[in-house]
Amino acid sequence: MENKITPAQHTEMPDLEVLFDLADLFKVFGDSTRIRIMFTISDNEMSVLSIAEALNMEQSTISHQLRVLRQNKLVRVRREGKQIYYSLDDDHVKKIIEMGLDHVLE
Amino acid sequence: MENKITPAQHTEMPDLEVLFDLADLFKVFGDSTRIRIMFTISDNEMSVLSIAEALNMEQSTISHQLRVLRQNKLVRVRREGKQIYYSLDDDHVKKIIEMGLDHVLE
DNA sequence: TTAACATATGAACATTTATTCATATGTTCA
DNA sequence: TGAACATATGAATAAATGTTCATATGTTAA
Repeated sequence: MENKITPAQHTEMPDLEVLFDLADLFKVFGDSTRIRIMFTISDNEMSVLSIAEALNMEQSTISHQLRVLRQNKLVRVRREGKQIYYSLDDDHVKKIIEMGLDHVLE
Repeated sequence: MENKITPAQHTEMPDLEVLFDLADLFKVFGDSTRIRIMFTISDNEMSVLSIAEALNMEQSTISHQLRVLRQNKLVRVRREGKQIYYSLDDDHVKKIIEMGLDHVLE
């Protein structure tokens, strides 16, 4: 179904700084723990401990990785009492993952 | 234009193995040298030396990174005489980069 | 075959990064 | 206030990764 004839598309090379940011963004997706976290919270928001239990990993590990996701604006945070709930920031994130999945699954 | 109402979409968590592959794929995009290489050859195929010159980096560095791209099936290779020409493997690759760019550029 | 050139590769090194442990911070409830 | 719980964080360690240097492999043309 592909093979639409695409006009020779001149891809402008973005500024170096943007390229570094881009690489940094993909770096965040380039860790299986973070990927698993993102899948885990893709349907419903979840508390840190729930995520840790779901993945059978240490709370500390999850917390460290959630920080990375937070710093890169890939997750949303909401506090409710003692717990802190994390969810994916937007559908953008899902789409990036889907694109990658497409490629991995041939 | 977004904000189409999306049905609560049950995102199945893929097998662990797939998740590792997915992380590995993104890992490849998570290096600025490789990103720059991909942009450099996104319009036209280029020889290893040309790429190295374009990026002002060592031939060895580029060759090592091209190997990573090759192993992950992100580039196509064509030999012509002494030179070896690299190009992006498919539009898939471009799309993944574009998705990332969208997020980086807000 | 040899010289000149293009690319690939192994080893070494420096840097980055993920995880763990221990503990700090923050919240609730008695 | 203090105890119990949830989360965050700093330091330490081990593992992974990118670049460089030196050199090997492969190709062409004389």
